[in-house]
Amino acid sequence: MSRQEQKLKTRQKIISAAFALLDENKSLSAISLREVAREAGIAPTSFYRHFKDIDELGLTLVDEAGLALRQLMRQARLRIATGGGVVSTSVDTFMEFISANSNVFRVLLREHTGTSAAYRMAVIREIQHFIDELSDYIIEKQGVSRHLASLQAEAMVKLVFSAGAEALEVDDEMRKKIAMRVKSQLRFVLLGASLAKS
Amino acid sequence: MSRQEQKLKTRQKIISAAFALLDENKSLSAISLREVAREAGIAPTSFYRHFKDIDELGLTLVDEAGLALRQLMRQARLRIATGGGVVSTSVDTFMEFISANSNVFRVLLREHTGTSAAYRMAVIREIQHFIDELSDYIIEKQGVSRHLASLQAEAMVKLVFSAGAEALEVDDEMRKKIAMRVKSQLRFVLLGASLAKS
DNA sequence: CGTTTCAGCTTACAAGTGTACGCTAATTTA
DNA sequence: TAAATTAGCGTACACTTGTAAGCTGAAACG
Repeated sequence: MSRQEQKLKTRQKIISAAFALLDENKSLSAISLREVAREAGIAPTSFYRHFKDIDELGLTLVDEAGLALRQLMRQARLRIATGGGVVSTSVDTFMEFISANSNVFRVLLREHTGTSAAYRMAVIREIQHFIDELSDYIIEKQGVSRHLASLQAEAMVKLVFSAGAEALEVDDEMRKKIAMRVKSQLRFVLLGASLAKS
Repeated sequence: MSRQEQKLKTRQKIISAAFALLDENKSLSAISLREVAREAGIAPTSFYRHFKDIDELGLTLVDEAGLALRQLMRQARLRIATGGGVVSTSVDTFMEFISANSNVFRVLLREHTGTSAAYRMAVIREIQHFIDELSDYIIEKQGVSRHLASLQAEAMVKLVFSAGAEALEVDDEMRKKIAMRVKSQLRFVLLGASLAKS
């Protein structure tokens, strides 16, 4: 194995180790360099060969989480194209993502209100991407102004994220109920916005 | 000063010290017993005369924050009674609270998605109180079913809390814009729900 | 081949942590 | 007044933390 390959592999081990540690009781700021190193099976000081800081690792994780989220959206659009309501399909896709990638979503959720301004900004950027793409979609479908579309999109994303946060805490059965509730709420927003337009 | 009075006073000093430490870069879980003791001007070990744990102190802080929030609601209702739109008055009251008591709101926000399950539960309880009281209000005003009212109330509270989170990060001018946006979004929910009713 | 580069290691240290233990001084109680 | 209680303190210990310094062995390069 080439040197570069090996280094990349170790880097990935570090990232995986960090995600693994980020269960429901750990945040990026609470994670320690030594913990990550231990989990990754390397010496504490070797960490520095890959990241300047533990913060640099944290930002990397947020980026990866954001990326996963954007990929999710693409998937949701595909599913909408093959039939099924927009709201229902989107929420179901989102909930499946949360079930399959709890820790990835958890990172975004936690650091969104976390103690590091840098992380908070990074998450806000990712969420804004989310909102922007949904805005574009709404403009295309409804033909409304960008202003009205972004109001709707923002409200919807916030509601979905809140629901996601709830879903993280409960079992599968409750998740279905949460999904139903948020679908209703999203429809309120859509209906209300269409009424406000005229 | 009696012994009991003195003890109560010290306890208050600890609580105040904790709130003071909880600025934008500290969470309950990140706060250390020794830090709190230092800030409160007592010996680290004296802390145990008042709280079993640092966690017990944390729960106390969440309770106090929840209490402040409920008092806020009463104030909002008073202001509505004296005229002004329900939505507008409520949001304005909320935003004023955030400006005046940043750290109190920050605790709720942070610990809502924090690393301690106990704190998360405590915050969820407080928010649920908030939702329940708003539901009652909506039922009274609109005469709708409890189900529909609670869907609306939940959506509205989530939107307001999200807006509050944003507001914490920005200056006064931006806060006004955020307030306007969330008012529009709340009206979407109200309109949409009234449409869904029929 | 010899030389350079560098990922990963070991060792080391200063700083911070929670908390056990026992003391002191002052209030409360009998 | 004498005895009991207790808020607060000082000392101490075992841990964990980040990271500096320097070494090793193997890959990359000329």
